[in-house]
Formats: sequence, structure tokens, C-alpha cells
Amino acid sequence: MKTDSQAIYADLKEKLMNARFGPGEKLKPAALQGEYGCSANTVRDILLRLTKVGLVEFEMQRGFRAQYTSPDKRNDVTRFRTMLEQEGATLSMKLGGISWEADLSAAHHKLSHLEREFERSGDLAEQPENMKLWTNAEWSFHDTLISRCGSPMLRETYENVYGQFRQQMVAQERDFGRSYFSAIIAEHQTILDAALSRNVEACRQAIHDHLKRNYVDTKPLEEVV
Amino acid sequence: MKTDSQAIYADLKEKLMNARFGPGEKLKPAALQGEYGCSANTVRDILLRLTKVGLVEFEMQRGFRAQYTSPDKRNDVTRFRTMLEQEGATLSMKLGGISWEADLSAAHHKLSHLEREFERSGDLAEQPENMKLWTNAEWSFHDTLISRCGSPMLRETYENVYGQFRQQMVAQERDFGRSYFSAIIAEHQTILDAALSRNVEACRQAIHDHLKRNYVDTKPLEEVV
DNA sequence: TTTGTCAAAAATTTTGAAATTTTCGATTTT
DNA sequence: AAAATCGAAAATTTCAAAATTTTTGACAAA
Repeated sequence: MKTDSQAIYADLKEKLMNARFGPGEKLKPAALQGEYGCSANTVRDILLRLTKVGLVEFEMQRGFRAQYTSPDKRNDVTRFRTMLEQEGATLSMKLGGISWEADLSAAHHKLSHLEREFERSGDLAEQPENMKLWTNAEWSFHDTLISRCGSPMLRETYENVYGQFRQQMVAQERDFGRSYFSAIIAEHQTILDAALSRNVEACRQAIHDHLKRNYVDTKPLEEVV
Repeated sequence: MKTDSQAIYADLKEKLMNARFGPGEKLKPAALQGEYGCSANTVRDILLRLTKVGLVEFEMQRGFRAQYTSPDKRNDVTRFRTMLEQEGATLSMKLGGISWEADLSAAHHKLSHLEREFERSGDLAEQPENMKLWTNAEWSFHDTLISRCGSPMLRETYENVYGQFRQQMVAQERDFGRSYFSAIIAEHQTILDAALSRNVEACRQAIHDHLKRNYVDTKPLEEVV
């Protein structure tokens, strides 16, 4: 397999996000080297870069690991994602214009189309190719939601956290059956409606409700305090 | 100069945060190699790691640069820092107990002691050694403020953003004279009082007021919208 | 059984050089 | 003059091996 480092980066990132490496699994450059037909140092270089987006853990003198998983970690990542998405969406609602509404509607349209198909026949979601379509559409919708926040740093951080969120949740091997899609169709719709009507509080609530299923062993922070 | 990579990392980080490299300045492993008596690849490795904390920019096939600066960038970093600190402080006020109050009081005590000395005789702040003391005390106060937020990710992100904030602002070469310290003494006090009295809105406002001098060419977002 | 030691094995980091890509300036073309 | 071309120089990436550090497992001591 002959590939340049961009492709190796993309491939490793994809595998990380889809839990093709177990949580906390050691990532040894020397071992991955063969897989990609490059030197161990090239792999090291790439893993160092994946560290920046939070998918890989690095510790001096003891190498790399796929991000570990735990209930606390999952709670943390969903709580932080919720916070960033709420802030980003709130700012977008204040700053975004017609073009934002158009972009968001378009992203939602694509997403809900897919989700309704998956709801109709659960088998479709079995195919990795279809899941990848949904995955992209879901990302696109949430990214568009915060796209007019006016803060590149918030947006970039959100992107990284979204990736880590997916990494954590895919590792959980949840059931993506028909009922899952029924639920999230409604949730995405609620977020869209609140956003388009510029109802800040409703939108924050809808984002929270969309993500709250991912809290484990405890309640979301806002309910705890 | 013979040092291990930990020391090189620390030294480069310190230089970056104190604007010893100009904004956007190219960081060439081959050039820095001599400075540290190690190979160019070791420097590359370290720069890749500094990328994770946002002090260094990396672009494929075109190397590393110290983070660039611009009014937009400075606005973004202070806006994002404000947001994270407000959230972190709010959560700490809800979750933190007596030990948090004690830690925060202690951190503030050290900080205000230094600041009053600097206020009394402006010359003290000229010495780099003294500024480093203040720098550490300031960080400690703000970190303690959010320390009970219950979210490791929020805290780690805040740490990175705080570092970038410092990098941006030090590059501005602002005047750290007596009047500067007079102003921030009051601001830190206001934050402390609001935090200890668990007055969420007052604390958010105090954090905002503390950072608002750093907005340039535009008003802080909350005032724009 | 537990703890400690120590050498072998495995893994990580560092190196110096080769391969590749980008940058820069001079020259040519439009 | 402006834009395109081309080759040399500079910078970046990749490599394979050497140096260093950590981990492992066997054996000894408490």
C-alpha cells in the first residue's frame, strides 16, 4: 500500500473516529509502519498531529494510544460539546443572516432525508457506506448551526470535540436501529425550528435534549447542580 | 547547550509565550537545531507538540510558524477565553465547596500582593524575573477560578487558550506601568468577591470587564449584537 | 506469597543523510 | 511592464539505523 502522509493521516483519523482501534489501544509506529509502507518515523509524525485533534493520546517516552474511554470521559465530552454548540448556535442566531438560514435548512434537508430512509428500513444503516453518508450529513448540520458564531477558535474547538465525541460514542457500539433514527429526526427538527425562529432558549434546550442520551451513570451537569 | 527534549520544549514554549519570536515568524528546525545542540528532527518533533497547545502553526510541506497576530485574532482569543472562563467560573461557583474558596482566596492573596508592590514602584515590573512571578500568580488565580468546573476538557482547553491569549497580548507590547496594575487590582478583586459570594451574573460581568480592554477595532461581541 | 533485582527484549527517541517539495531569482515570453 | 518558465538554493519530509528508555520475565530474597 503506497500512500502519502495525507492519506495515512486521513486513514488513521477515520479508523480512530470509527473505533477501529479500541479505546486506550496502543498505537505503535513500528507496527503501523508495515500497514502503510512507510517508515516508523512518518507514522510517529502523523500520530503527533492526530494528538492535536484529541483523537490520540501521547505521553513522553511511552508512546501513543487511542483515546481512552470511561463514563467520566464520555460525560465530559458530551458536556463540553453541548456547551460549545449552545454558545455557537446562540451567536449564530444573533449574527447569522438569510444565508445562514438557507445553509442550515439545506443541511437539515439532506440530513433528514437520509434519516427518514434509515427509519423506513433499518437495514440501510447497516452498510458502512450509508453510515458514512449520515455521519457527514450530521456533521454538516451541526457545523452549519454554529457556522456564523464569528469565532474561528470556537468553531475549530467544536470540530475537534465533535470528533472526540464520535470516537467515544462509536466505541460504545450503540444500536442504530429504526427507533434511534425516529428519535433523532425529531430532535434535529426541534433544533432547526428553534434556530430559524431565533429562539435562543429553545435552541439551547433542544441541543441539550439532543445530547442528553449520552450521559451515563449520572445526570447532565445542569440537572445535578 | 546540552538539553533533553523536555527542556527544549519548555524553553521554546516560554519563548513563544513571551513573544521572543515575532508573530508569524518562521520556525525552522534546521536553524533552531544549533541553538539546542540536537538534531533538526528533534526540533520538528517538539514543534509538532507545541502545535497542540496552539502556540505554533503547522502547515503541511511548509513548516512551522509562531502563531500569527491580527486584530481579528486578538479579538477571537479574548472572546473565546472570556466565554470559557465565564462557563468554568459559573460551574465552579455551583460545584465548588469550602476548599475552592480557600484555594481561590490564597491564589488571589499572592496575586494581589505582587500587584500592589508593582503598583507602588513601577520599576519592579521591569525585571523579567518579577514579571514571571506575576505571570504565574495570574495564571494560578484564573486557573483556580475554574478549577471546580468538573470538566477536564474545559480546563485543558482554557489552559491552551490562556497561553495563546498571553502570546497575543505580550506581542502587543503594552504598557505594564503603575496604572495598569491599579486597574487590574480592582478587577481581580471584583472577580474574587463575586465568585466567593456565588453571584453568577456579577462574576460573568467581572470576567468580561477584566478582559474587555483587549478588544481592538471593535466592540466585544455581546455589545455588538 | 510477596517483593526486589537484573538482564534481555521491546519500544521509543534521536540522529544524520537522502529524497522530495517549495521558494526565489533570473530569464524569457506575451 | 506583466506573466510564465526554469533551474538552483533552501526548506521540509522521509528514511533506516543507532542510542536511549521502558517493559518484561526469570530468578532470588524477604
